[in-house]
Amino acid sequence: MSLVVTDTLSDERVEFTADGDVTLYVCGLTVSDDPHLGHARLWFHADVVHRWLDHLGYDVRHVENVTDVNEKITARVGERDGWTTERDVAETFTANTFEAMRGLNLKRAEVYPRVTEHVPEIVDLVERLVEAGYAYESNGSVYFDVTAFDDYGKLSNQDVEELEAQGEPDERAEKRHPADFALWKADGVSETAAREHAKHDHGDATPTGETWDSPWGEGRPGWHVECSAMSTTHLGDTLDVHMGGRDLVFPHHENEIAQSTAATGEAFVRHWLHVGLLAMDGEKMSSSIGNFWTVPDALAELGVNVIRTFYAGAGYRSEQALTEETIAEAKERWDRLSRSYERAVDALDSVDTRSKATDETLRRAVADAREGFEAAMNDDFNLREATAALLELTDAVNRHVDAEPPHDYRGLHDAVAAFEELGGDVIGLQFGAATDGDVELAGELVELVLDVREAERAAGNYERADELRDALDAVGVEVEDGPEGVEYRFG
RNA sequence: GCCAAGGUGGCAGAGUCUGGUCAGACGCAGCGGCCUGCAGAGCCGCCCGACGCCGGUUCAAAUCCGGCCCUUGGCUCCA
Repeated sequence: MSLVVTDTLSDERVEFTADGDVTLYVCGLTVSDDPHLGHARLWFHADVVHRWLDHLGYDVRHVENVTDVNEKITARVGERDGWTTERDVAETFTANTFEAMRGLNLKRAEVYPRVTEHVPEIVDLVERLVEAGYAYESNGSVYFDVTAFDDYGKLSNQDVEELEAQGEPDERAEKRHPADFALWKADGVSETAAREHAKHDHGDATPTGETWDSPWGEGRPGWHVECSAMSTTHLGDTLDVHMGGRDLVFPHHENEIAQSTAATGEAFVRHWLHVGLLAMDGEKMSSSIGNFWTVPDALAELGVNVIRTFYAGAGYRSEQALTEETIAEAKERWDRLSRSYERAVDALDSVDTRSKATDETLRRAVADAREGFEAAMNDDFNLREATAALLELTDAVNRHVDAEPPHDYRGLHDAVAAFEELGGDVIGLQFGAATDGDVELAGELVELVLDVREAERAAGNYERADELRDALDAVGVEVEDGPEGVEYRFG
């Protein structure tokens, strides 16, 4: 069975093709603020694409850019102590972003290229475009001539003649066609732009940002060239997969196609994959709207597993709704998976390995889960169906564990392996949380409390026993009375 | 205004390319039962006639065609 993906350019479901190596480029983010769950949704889906291609045996070369040159970054200079240059601000948020990514259990990309480290490559690309007749210099700035590139508008189905003017008034005056876009901007950040994005008053010291020397004088890279320059530098002229948010289709990705194709003469991207937006109460989550939930806050409140289960609840292409209800659902789904996993592991520990017991229903369920998972993932990364396959396995596992021993050693073993390989390696869920010293100590303390509670229960003093259970629950310890005694888990 | 993605049960979410096997699966919420001192978890069962609207094509339409309405996104930085 082969992988089928939906390509934005052709707007068709196509069979995924690549040789042994796959190049994956993801439009990362502008490091002008802390990352939120909307950004993380893209990261998650890119991560799962990476993991699934790994699973299929490809060697994935994954590059994710970091835009550290931007007027929004410049506008924050001076906002805090230590933020005296554009680079200072960018460094703070780059570090925060990497930390958030680690917290989300994302596989590392091979390279996280930064604009500040690729200005020579950018200048070189712009020069090639000028020489080839696709770009022109005007007042020290350089613009891409959209009329020179026949396929301009093909990705987003735009008609060049219909396009409205892009850019500020003074920029528009320098352009031949309103849809032309900047490859290189003369001088630093303009005062108007800096003011527009500023959240605080700079007084007279309006920051202008860093500038670099170029054949056209001092200036800054345009907004779209960086991705063309950096992706080509690290992954070559043609990318197998290019991912990004749906809001980047136009103009960002449209412009990337124009720049790269015009410069190299090669097809730029084989498969365009666009991730739908995350809607918070019906509206796009966005820094500028202010309805965002930062990744660190969400990690603290929900934990990585609930967040990843949440993302796995919808396909990458659809818009996904973030509400109290959908978060609660994700929590329940994760609890169900992890509880069943833990029960299988516990049962496995206590099973008599000499036992020849087999449970065909369980074994059949494991095989079905693997088959269903594979089919769902190969169907354009249908994560909700894939997760459903695992949730169906929980049913068979729970029934088996609930039943009288002897248990099926191999059946349980295979079930645990399925959870770990599919839910763990592919979806990135972390089953069986690591036990460190603190957790062990906490466990011992919980057991002390439970001993007291058992004594109260034995004495028929249920009121007091329930108080203890409620108290444990209040600090995040779930207590469950089962046929084999009391069990607890950290919720 | 132009471009795009959508509108399927209380929520969430497949199916639309390739018309019939379709109105799915998983889950959440809700209801009942088993189990339990109670609760939770787990298991079993139930509910949920939902394909935006109006036409058309067809033996047959969620699926194709036309028109309309609505939502979200893009056209300025945006994952």
